[in-house]
Amino acid sequence: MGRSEIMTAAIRHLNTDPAASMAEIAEAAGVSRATLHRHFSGREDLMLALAHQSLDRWAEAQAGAGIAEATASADPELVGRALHTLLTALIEIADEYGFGLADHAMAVHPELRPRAEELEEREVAFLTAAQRAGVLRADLPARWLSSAVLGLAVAARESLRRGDIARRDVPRLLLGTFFDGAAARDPGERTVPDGPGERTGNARKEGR
Amino acid sequence: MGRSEIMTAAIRHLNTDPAASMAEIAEAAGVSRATLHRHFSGREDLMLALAHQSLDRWAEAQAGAGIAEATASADPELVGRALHTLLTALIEIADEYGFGLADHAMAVHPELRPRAEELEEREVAFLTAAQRAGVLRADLPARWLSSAVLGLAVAARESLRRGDIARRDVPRLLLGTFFDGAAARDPGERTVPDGPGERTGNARKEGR
DNA sequence: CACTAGTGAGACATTTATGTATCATGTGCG
DNA sequence: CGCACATGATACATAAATGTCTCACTAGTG
Repeated sequence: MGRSEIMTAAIRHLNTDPAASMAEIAEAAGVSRATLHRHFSGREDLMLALAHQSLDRWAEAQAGAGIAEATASADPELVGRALHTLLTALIEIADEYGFGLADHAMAVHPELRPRAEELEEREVAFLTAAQRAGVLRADLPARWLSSAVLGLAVAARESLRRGDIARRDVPRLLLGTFFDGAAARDPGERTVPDGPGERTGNARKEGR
Repeated sequence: MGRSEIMTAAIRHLNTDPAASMAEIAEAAGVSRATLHRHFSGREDLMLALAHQSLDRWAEAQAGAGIAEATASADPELVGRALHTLLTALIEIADEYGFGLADHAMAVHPELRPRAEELEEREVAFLTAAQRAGVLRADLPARWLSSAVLGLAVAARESLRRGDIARRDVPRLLLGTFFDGAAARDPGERTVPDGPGERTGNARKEGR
């Protein structure tokens, strides 16, 4: 039982009870409270480690989607593919680390702010590039689009936990809503395919 | 200083620090901790009162938008107007009571569940009617659309608090994103007007 | 004035989570 | 075997929030 396994178990348990105590987390991880404290000096330390892990995942998602290259290029095709890949990866990250989104203390933590802001800036820059490339609407602030994606991811997470939607439908629902909106219109206009979604499926694998 | 004023102050303060203690809330409300306890038997009691108030507001928003009549009718025009009015009102409610959305304990409280579920059912029924009327896409579950709206409202709240967007732009951004999505396309297709939005402005007043 | 209701201030006990220290066990390795 | 190391169990001290109670003060009312 190393740090890594404990963190995995902690994530698992915190997703069912975001306010779980250290004792509960230790029990969920199958270790004693003492051992938990040997790996993490305190609750804040554990939360910080989890937060950093989520930021790692976020950074990986950005890199895996190739947003740096896509941002530099103006190729709509490249940007579009990167965008789909990124969003699909973000869905999973939000689902896994979503419990932290509610934690106000973490959002303001001085050790996390700079990292989170840098990742966000990269994302905003990428979204701005997507607007320039004609992939995304240019009449909405890129920063708002970034928040909107996160909001939809949180909504998807909630829906999943409540059993309202199937896990395999999430990418289609979220991407479909984000790109095309909820208003009815000519079906030929859809940006995201309604079908099984080969691209989405691949993006999921690539995101890892 | 009655219950009402204390609750208002509590909302105000909880929106800056969702984890505020009873002592802090009392101070923010300008009353002593003893007085706070005279009005609310405990933290749970206060939270419950606030939650009920938010559900009241939600119910009023539904009624004010006339979703019952709109659901019954199949008139796209009527449904469309009700939808805009409802969403605009929900934005404000989410902004004001958003601190509670993060509170897991409240979301599961046995006293609130039935009320929240009933309101949600009404909303889902209305959204389903909107799909039948051809106002909303029919290929996305109404329940998902309901969650998506909430997710976007939370995103808007966050953006507001971070100063990323202006308060007066929120309805346009949120409705624009929800209805039309973020993908670039022929500008003539937009469902939500880009202009100052007379309807939105009126809806705000009506929602109160 | 006398009375009452509401309030502020403070003391107190309780609960809960947390952080720390100690000791015994047990396992792997030299 | 003997040793180092990680762990579990346990006890202890601390901190913070909470709920309860008492007492004195004040404003308004009769």
